[in-house]
Amino acid sequence: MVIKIDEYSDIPIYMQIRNQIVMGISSGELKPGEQLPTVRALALEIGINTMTVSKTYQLLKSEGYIFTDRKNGARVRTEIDKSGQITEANKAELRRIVSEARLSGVSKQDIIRLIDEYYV
Amino acid sequence: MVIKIDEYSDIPIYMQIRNQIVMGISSGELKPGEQLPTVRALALEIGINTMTVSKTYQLLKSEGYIFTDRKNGARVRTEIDKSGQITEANKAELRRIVSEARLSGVSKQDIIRLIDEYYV
Amino acid sequence: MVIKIDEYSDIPIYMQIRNQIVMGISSGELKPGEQLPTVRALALEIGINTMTVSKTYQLLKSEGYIFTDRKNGARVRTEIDKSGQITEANKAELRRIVSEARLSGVSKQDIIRLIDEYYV
Amino acid sequence: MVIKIDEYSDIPIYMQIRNQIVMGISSGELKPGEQLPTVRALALEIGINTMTVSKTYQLLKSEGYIFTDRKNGARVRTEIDKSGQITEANKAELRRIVSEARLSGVSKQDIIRLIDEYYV
DNA sequence: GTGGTCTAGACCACG
DNA sequence: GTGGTCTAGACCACG
Repeated sequence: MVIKIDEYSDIPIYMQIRNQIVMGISSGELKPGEQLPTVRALALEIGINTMTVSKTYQLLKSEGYIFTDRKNGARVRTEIDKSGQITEANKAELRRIVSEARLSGVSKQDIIRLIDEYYV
Repeated sequence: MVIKIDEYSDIPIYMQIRNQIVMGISSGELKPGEQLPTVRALALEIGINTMTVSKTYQLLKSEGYIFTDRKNGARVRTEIDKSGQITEANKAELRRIVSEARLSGVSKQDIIRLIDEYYV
Repeated sequence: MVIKIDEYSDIPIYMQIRNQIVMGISSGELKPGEQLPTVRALALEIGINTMTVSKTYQLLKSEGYIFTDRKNGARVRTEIDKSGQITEANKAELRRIVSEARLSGVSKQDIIRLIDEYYV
Repeated sequence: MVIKIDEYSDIPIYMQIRNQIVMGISSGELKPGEQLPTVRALALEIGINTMTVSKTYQLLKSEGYIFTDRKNGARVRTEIDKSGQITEANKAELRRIVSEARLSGVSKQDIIRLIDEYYV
C-alpha cells in the first residue's frame, strides 16, 4: 500500500498516515492479519522521521486497528471492535461538513452519492 | 444563539465558535442579515479573550459567511456563495469518517440517516 | 450621479464615496464647476450619517478635487492640479496589483487592456 | 530578502509584510520552495511582535502563496494558483488609480510604462 | 526549533 | 460603541 503525504495539508503527518491506513483497512486493501511495513521501512519510504511513523503505529494500536508482536512487527487486527456506533467526534464533524455543504448549495442527494462512493 | 466551548477539545476555540456559527446559519437559527453578538459581548459570555472572538469573525468574514461594519458589528451575509461543491478537504474528511464508521460496523443506511438528520 | 455603497467592502464608506466622486470627475460624469449634492441630501440619498459625507467632502477638498463656498455648497474644481505624477502611494499599490496579477497568471497585455478601458 | 516597514503608513504592518513578500515572489527574489525567515527571526529583525508576523504567514498561507510545516517553517509554494484573473477588488483599485492619475495629467503611456516596469 | 493558539491589556479609525 | 491592530508574554503539538 502506498502512503502519500500532502505537505501542504494542515493535518499532521502522523495523522495523514493513520487516516490512510484506516481507509486502507476499510477498503480491504489492507487485509486482516496483514503485515505492515516496519517503522523504519515506512519512514524511509515516505522520507520522514521514524518518530512520526512510530507515533502513527502507537495511535493505530491504541485505537484497536493494529496490534504488534515482537516477532512480526505490526499487523492489522483480525477482529476490529464493531461498536456499530459513529464516534461523537465524527458525528460532530459530519454535522459540520453537511452544514457547510448545504450552505454551498450542495443537495442532500449529492452528499449521499458521496457516501455511496466512499462506503466500499 | 448559545455558543458552547469544549475546553478539552482538540479543536481550537476560535474554530469551535466558527463551526457553531456556520451550523447556526445552515440550520436557520441564525437568519441572513441577523446581527451576531459583538466581539466583546461574545468574549465576555464565553469567558474568553476578545482577540479569539475577533479571529473567529475574521475567519467567517474571509469565508464569506458574515460581514462586519464598524457601526453595526457583525451580521450574517444574505448572499452566501453557492459553489454547489463540497471542498476537497471536506470530501477527504467525509471519506475518513465513512471508512471509520464502516469499520465499526455502522451500516450505510445509518450514515445516510445521519445526513438526513443534519441536512436541515 | 449615483453613488453606490458596498456594505460588504472593507473600504470605509467615506472612502467609497470619495473614490466614486473622483472617478466621476475623471470620467467626465461630473463636470468642472458642477454642483455636488449637499451633505445632507447625499447622506439621505445613500442612507448614511451626514458626518460620513462631510468627511468625504473635507477629504476631496483637501485633495483639491472640489471646493466649497457658503452660497453654492460644494462644486467640482475647474482647475485640478496637474502634477503629471502618480503619487508614491498609488505607485506602490499599482506595483502590488501587478505582482498579484502576474502571480495569478494574468498577462501584461491583459493588464494594459484594463488600463485602456479605465483611462477614459 | 529585506522587509521594510513604514510605521507612518495607513497599511497595517502585517499587510505591509504580506505585500512585500508577494512582490518578492512575483519578482523572483523569493524562489518557489524557498525558505522564509521563521516567525521569530522576522519579528526580531523588524522589531515587531511574533503575533504580527504569524498573522502575515497565516494570511499568505490562506491565499496560497506559502505553506508552513512545523519542521521547516514557512516556504514559498511551488505551485501557486493561476486563476488567470485579476480579483474584483484589484480591478476596482486599478480603476481608482487610473482615474486619479488621469486627473493629475498622467498620460496613458506613462501608466503603461509603469506596468512594464513592475511586470517582471 | 517550528508555527499555532491564547491571554490581558491597549490604542485606533469609523461612524 | 464597533471591529481592527498590536504588544508582551506564555504554553502547546509536531517533528
